[in-house]
Amino acid sequence: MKSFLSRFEMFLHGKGLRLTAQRAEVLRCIYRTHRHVTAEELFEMLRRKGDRSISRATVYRTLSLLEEGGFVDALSVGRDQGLRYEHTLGHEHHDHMVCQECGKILEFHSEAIEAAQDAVAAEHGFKVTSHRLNMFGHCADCQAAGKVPKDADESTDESSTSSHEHAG
Amino acid sequence: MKSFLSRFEMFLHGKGLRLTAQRAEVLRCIYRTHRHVTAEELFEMLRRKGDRSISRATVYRTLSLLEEGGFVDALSVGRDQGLRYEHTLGHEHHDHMVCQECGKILEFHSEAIEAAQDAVAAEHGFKVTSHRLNMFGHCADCQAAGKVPKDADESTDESSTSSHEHAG
DNA sequence: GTGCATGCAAAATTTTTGCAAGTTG
DNA sequence: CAACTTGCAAAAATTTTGCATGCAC
Repeated sequence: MKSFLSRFEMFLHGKGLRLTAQRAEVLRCIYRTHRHVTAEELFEMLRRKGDRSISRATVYRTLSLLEEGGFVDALSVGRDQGLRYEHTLGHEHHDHMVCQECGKILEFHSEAIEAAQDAVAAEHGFKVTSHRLNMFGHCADCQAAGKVPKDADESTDESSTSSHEHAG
Repeated sequence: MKSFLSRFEMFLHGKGLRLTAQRAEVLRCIYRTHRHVTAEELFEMLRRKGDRSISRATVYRTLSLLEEGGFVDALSVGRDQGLRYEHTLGHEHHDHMVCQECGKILEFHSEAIEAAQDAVAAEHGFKVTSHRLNMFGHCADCQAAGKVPKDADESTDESSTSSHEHAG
């Protein structure tokens, strides 16, 4: 399969743009990490490697291109700082479990969920082009470390029905 | 069922805070619209109604409270301006299908999806406290109205220059 | 009264842009 | 050489905070 770099290069060429050293570096950097990074974090990662000077402006500009080409997704949930970016290729369809204790993000893929989604969409005559599923909670590690109240404390609400809290 | 306002009031009381006219206004305003609004948009909506002076700061502060209480979700996708907020429509669980043509939001609930989610989470030892599922695409009406290209562009080939929406 | 809430404006953050200089084909 | 690019710094946009005043209990 084509490398991400050459895909990016083709995308750029299609727009009459060039694959420069800086752009390549940004792409490599974001494809190397599996975290969801902010532009600022990315900028610092690039700075630390330091062999090449890169400016914030270039990071932002490249991120825009990458997003436009579908190489990264920009997404921010809750009151974080800024947008967080994640690469998309090689990770075609995945969803997220976000640990509210340590911030860790587990990516997963479930055919069962996909199938169920398609079924519901079909029921409503809805044609799905993309979707985003994020589950928030506590990862196994944080539960083991006892950072999480046992089961009972979870419902801080008045009339808790059996099911858990949800974000729509 | 309890009104959103009284729920919010209870939430505030639990924290030793008060339900003020401004806070109520922000809540009403965001529950009245079905769009995903930014803080700035909300501020302007409130300003336009104008019967009550409200400051940006109060909008932001109230939004934080609402989010903390689970009355709204903050989420930003792609290169928008800032976070967008949406009401959660009570605490009943539902997910969203968002039509990219007309902006309509269909709410739905699927036990099959819930079950599949719980199963995956359990597999990973992850304890879910909340989740959010948004499916983007085209609603039945817009398809019928022919606003949507027939082509189901599923292939992710590098040579394609089509602007294909991507979501993690 | 006491303490929470508000508005304002200033400050802090995050992102975009203008421009001169550097690169690439 | 004629674009396209970059870095820098200034500008713009977004969000938070300090503080004096105003309100609710």
